[in-house]
Amino acid sequence: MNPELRPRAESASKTRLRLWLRLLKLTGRVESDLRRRMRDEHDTTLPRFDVMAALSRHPEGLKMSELSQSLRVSAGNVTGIVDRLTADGLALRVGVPGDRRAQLARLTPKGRAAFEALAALHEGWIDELLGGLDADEAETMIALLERGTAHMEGSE
Amino acid sequence: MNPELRPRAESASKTRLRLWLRLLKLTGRVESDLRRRMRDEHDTTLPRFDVMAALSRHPEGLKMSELSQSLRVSAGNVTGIVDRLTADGLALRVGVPGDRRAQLARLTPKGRAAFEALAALHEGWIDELLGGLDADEAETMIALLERGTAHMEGSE
DNA sequence: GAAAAGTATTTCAAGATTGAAGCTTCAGGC
DNA sequence: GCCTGAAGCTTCAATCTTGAAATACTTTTC
Repeated sequence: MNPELRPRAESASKTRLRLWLRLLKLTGRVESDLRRRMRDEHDTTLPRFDVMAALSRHPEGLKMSELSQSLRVSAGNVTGIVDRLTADGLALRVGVPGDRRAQLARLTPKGRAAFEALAALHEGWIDELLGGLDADEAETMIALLERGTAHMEGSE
Repeated sequence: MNPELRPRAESASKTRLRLWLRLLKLTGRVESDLRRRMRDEHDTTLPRFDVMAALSRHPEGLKMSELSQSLRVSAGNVTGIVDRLTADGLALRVGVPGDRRAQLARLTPKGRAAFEALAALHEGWIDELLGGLDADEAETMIALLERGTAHMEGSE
């Protein structure tokens, strides 16, 4: 444990940079595989899926601003994605009583059905793509990721 | 080890899905922070930085196709990014003797200087953002990420 | 050597993404 | 009531991203 007994080949900062590059490598591969399957097999995209997933957790609907915060993307971006989902009959906007500025985005029954079918497949794809890690390894990694994320939130 | 002795609270597939969501959460936060700093403090973007980093490792230049494979982005995408770097005087294209189809993208001295300055800052930002993990934790995670990535490459 | 097949790059249309600017509406102070 | 500031959303220009089609060149085949 004493650093003098185990001289460092690299600084902590270099190790963290290496960690960052590995994180990018894995998430990039998983994401591009997911994108490809969504597009080729289901004619949709990852951002659309993300929006639908958020709406799916709130059957009563989510304000555009809540959607934007929850997904951590800009408000203008949400407008466009919901526009396209609406054009395809998967989502709709409903007014908020008492606040004529706001809109709730909500899944249509068609949107809900489409999402639920895709979500089941999605879970299977992730299971396959991350299949190199067993449940214990996954739990270890989740714990480390939470430590990492907590640190960022603390300094936000 | 026998599942009957340690009943699972959730399936391996749910655990992996949870892992995936945590991975997205951490990398998303780090990325958006990096993007913001690149834009606000240095008037550039992450994709430009990535291209410059690849070119920086190959002072003699990289073919557009090599750049595309190395960064795992489409060829059309690389064209646009190199176009913009070139317009800013940070990169240039040189012909490949013996193959008039191909082009080498290469950093200009100005581009190299800009990249090196930014790379040093980048390492510091990563060190700060991932500071919630110490060197041992980072190494543990790197090992797990490599297992995960190796599994995907095996099935590619 | 001419035709065919393959390779390197660019162009294009569509979508995703951002931040800034603009519009409408709401909430408080007066 | 009216003004001011804030909030919610959309619009806009710029960049990033993809895959498909177009273009130009090279290599292989016969």
